[in-house]
Amino acid sequence: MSDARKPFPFASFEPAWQARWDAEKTFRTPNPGDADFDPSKPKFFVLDMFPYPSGSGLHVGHPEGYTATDIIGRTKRRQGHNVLHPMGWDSFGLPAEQYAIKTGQHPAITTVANIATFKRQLKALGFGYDWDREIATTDPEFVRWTQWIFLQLYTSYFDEEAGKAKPVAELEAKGWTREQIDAVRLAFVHEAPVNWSPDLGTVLANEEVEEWRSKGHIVERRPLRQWMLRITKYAQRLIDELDPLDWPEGIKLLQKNWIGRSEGAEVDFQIDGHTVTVFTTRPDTLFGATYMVLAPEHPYVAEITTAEQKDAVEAYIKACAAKSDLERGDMNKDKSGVFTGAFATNPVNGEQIPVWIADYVMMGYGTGAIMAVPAHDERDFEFAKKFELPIVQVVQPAGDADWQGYTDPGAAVNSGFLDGLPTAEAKAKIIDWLEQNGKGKRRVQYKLRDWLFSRQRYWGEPFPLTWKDGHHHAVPDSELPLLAPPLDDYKPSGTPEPLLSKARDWVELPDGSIRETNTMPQWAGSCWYYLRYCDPRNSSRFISNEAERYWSGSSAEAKGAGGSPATGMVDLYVGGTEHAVLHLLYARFWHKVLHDLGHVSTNEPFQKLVNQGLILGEDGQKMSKSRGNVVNPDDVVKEYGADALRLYEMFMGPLEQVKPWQMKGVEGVSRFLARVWRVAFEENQAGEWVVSSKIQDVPCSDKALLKALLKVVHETVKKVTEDIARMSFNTAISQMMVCTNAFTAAAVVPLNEFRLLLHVLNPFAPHLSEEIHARLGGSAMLANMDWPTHDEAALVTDELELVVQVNGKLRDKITVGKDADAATVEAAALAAPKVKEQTDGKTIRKVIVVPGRLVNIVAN
RNA sequence: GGCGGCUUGGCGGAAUUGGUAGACGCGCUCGACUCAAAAUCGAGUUCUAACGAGUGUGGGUUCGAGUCCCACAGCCGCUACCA
Repeated sequence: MSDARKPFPFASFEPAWQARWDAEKTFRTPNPGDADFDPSKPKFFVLDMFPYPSGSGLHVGHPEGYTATDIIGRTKRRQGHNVLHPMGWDSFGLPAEQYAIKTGQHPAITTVANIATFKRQLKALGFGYDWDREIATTDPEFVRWTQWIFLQLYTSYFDEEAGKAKPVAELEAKGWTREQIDAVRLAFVHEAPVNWSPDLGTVLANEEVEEWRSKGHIVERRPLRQWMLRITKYAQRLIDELDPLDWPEGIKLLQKNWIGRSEGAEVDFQIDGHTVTVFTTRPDTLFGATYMVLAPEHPYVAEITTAEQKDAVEAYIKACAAKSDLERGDMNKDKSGVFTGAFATNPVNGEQIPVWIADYVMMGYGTGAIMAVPAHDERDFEFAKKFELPIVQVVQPAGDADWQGYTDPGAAVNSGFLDGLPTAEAKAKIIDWLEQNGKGKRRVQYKLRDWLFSRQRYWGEPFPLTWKDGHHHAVPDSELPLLAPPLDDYKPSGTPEPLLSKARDWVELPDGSIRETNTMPQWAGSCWYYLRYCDPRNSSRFISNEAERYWSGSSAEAKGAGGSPATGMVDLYVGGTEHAVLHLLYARFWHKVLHDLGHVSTNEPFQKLVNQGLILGEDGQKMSKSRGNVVNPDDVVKEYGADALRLYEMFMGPLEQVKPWQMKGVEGVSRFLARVWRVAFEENQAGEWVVSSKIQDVPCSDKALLKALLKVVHETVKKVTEDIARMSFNTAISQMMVCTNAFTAAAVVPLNEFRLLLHVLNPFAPHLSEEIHARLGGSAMLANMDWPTHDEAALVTDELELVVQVNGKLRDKITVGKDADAATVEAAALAAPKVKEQTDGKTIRKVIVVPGRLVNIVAN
C-alpha cells in the first residue's frame, strides 16, 4: 500500500514525532541534583524486563508488556509524577558466543549490532523511554559494578543471630582463620556434583537444566569445583518477605514451592557404630519405620555394606551413575534398590531394620537418607510391596479409610507412648523425646539449594578473583572492571576447563598468582540492573546514596493507599511468567544482601509485579519458526503503523491472559484510528487532509443537542483514567471506540470535547493523538500537558431507565426521574404493562428496589 | 502424581461490589455511494419459526448467580520420587 492509499498518513508522521521526542528529550527523567529536578513531584518507577538482544530482533511478545508500561508511564507523567521508565540490554549470553564459535566474530561485535536493531525497533514503536539512562550489562562500566557487587557477596557472611549478611571483616577482627572465613562467605568454592553440559561447555544452575535440555543439549551430573552463592541462608526471608509484595498469588506460591520449606525432624539411627541421620516430616511415624534407605551416593554406603552384598551394591551404584537425571526421575518407572546387608537400630524401640540403597532417595535433599514407613508413605509403600518388606500400621485414619498407604493425619497407634495422639501432637511429643534423649532434633528443611554461580564460558563477567598458594583473593576495587581478553577460538574444549584459561598471558600474573577463569552466569547483570538505571553514569558508586534513596521512596500511591509503606523499590515491574523462579528469586537475593550491607534502603526490589500473558500464533499455538506462525512487529508497523500495533496488543484482551494473534484484529484497531483521524479531517479535491467542517470551536454544555455527546466524552475520560490505573487496557480502548463512534455520528464536533478524547488516547496512540492535536492548532505537546479530569456534572441525566423483573426474569423497562423515591419507582414498576400481564391473578409477595438499577417483583 | 490458571455467540473478549449476559472489535448479512469494485457510511447479527432456552457439567445458597458454596469434567502452563 502506498502512503497515499493508507487510511491515515502514519508512515510520515510517526517517525517525525519519534524524532521530536528524541530531539527534545521529552521523556528525560531528572534525578535529584539536576537543574530541572522538582522535589515536589512524587516518583514512579516503572520497569520492563529488559530484553536479551538476540539476532532475530524484536518479537511481538516484547511490545505487549512494553506498551503496557509505556501507557502507565506516560499517564503517570502527565498526572504529575517524576516517572523513571528506562530500557537496557541483558547482553551477555550464550547465543552471541555460539555465533562467535561459528564465525570467529567477537561476541561484542554481534552484541552491538543486535542492540542497534532492537533499539531501532523499540524507537519505531514510540516508547517514552529516557534513553539517556540506557544500559547494557556488557558495558565495561556496568561490568565493573556487577563485579563490585560480587565482591560484596564474597566479603560477606550470613550472621545467623542477626538474620542478615555482615562483612567478614568482623570475623577477622574476632580472630577467625582464613579457612574458617572461607567456609562461611556468601560466595564460596564448593566441590560437588553439578550439572555439566559437554556440548555447551559449561555447568548450569539447577534452575537452568530443563531449559537447555529441552533445546536438545546434554546435561549430566559430574563432581566439579565451582563457585556457589549461599542463597539458602536467605530461604526463610525469601518466603516471609514475599508477603507485603503486590505480586500475583500464583507467582508467590511458585517461589514458595521452589524454596520448598518443610518442617520435621532429624533422627539418628545407629549402624555398626556409624550414626546415620535421616530427615523426616513425619517423625510421629517413627515406630512404623521398618527399613532404611540411603541414596546410592551416600558416603557411608561402602563402609556398611556387607561382604555378601558388596557386588550387588556396587553394580547398582554403577547403574545409577549411568542414568541421567531424567531417567532417574521418571515416576512411571518401577522402584529399584539393593539391600546393603547392614541393619540400623531404630532409636525409639531398638528394633533392627534392614538398610537398603535406592535411587528414589536423593543425595541432594535432606540428609540423603530416609527412614521408610511403608504404611504411611506412598513411595515407601510401593517399595516395600515390591521387595516384600514389612508394613506396620502406626496411624489410624480419621474415617473408615484403609490404613495401608494412608498418608494423611490421623491418630497414632502401635506407637508406645504416642498411642492415641493426633498426628500434630504426636509429632511434637516425639520430637521432644528425641531431643531429650539426644537422638534427634527439630529441623526445618528447604528444597532450595545454593546457587551454582560459575560458568566456563567466555561471554560473561570474569570473577574478580585471583589464586595463590591454593587460596583465593579479591581483585582490588581499583582494578575493576576486570575484562576478559579477546580469544581467537571460542570453541568449548569438551572439558570443564574454563575457556578463559586459554588466555595464558591474562591468566598468569607477574607475582605468581593466577586469575580465576570462571565467568558469571547471565543472571548476574539482571540481578541489579534496575538499580543502575537510577544513576546510570555514576563512576564512583554503583548508585549514589541520594539517587537510591529518592527512587526507593515509598510511591505516592503506596502512601495514599493508607497501608504499610512500600517495601519494594520498583513501583511496577512487568514481564513474562518464565522468570517466576529464576531472575525474580536471584534479584531478590542480591537486593537483600545489598540491603543488609547498607547499600540499598529497601528490603525488596519489586513492589508490584504483573505478568503479561503469552501471545500465541494465529493457529492458537506457541509462536515458533518451525510452525511458521511468527509475527514480525516490523511488518505490522510497516503495514498498519506503530500506533495500530500498540493499540492492537492492548485491545487483544487482558494483559495477563494468554491470547492468540489475529491480523484481522490489527485491521480493526487500524480502522478505529482512521475513524478518529476522519472525525478531524476530510480529504479535499486535491487529496489533501484538511480540517473537517464538522470541527467547530463551540461551547458544548449549553446545547441540548450536544448534551449526550458531552456525557460520552466525560464518561470516556473517567473510564479510561480508571482503566489505566487498574491496567484494564482493552476496556479503555473499547470506551474510546464508543466515544469515537459518537463523534462520527455527530453533525457538529465541538473542538474542546474532541481534544479530551485525544488527551486520553495519547498514551495508547501517542503519534496519532499528537499529530491530530497539533494540526488542530494545539501548541504544546499532549505528552507535556496535564492529564484531564472528567466533569461529574456532565455525567448525570434527568431520567433513568430501570429494569423491571418479575420473579427474577426481565419483563419490562420503566423510565423514572433521577431523584424518584422507592415508592414512586415501585408504583411505576407495578403499573408497567408487561409486568401487569405477568402478575395478573397473582399475589405480590415482595418488591425489591435497587436504586438506579432495577426493580424485582416477587409474585405467585 | 502435585501446584497454578482457564472454560461466556462463528471468533477475540465485556459485565470493577451478586442486579438488563454478550459492551467493544473481528467475521457475516442487508442497504447507501459507485458503471463496477475497493474504501467509507448506515442497519442487523447468542440460539430458536415461535413458546422459550442460554455463561463447561451436576447440585446448592439467594427476591436475583457468569459472579458465592460443594462435587465433577475438559484444556493450558509450571513442577516432578523433596522423605
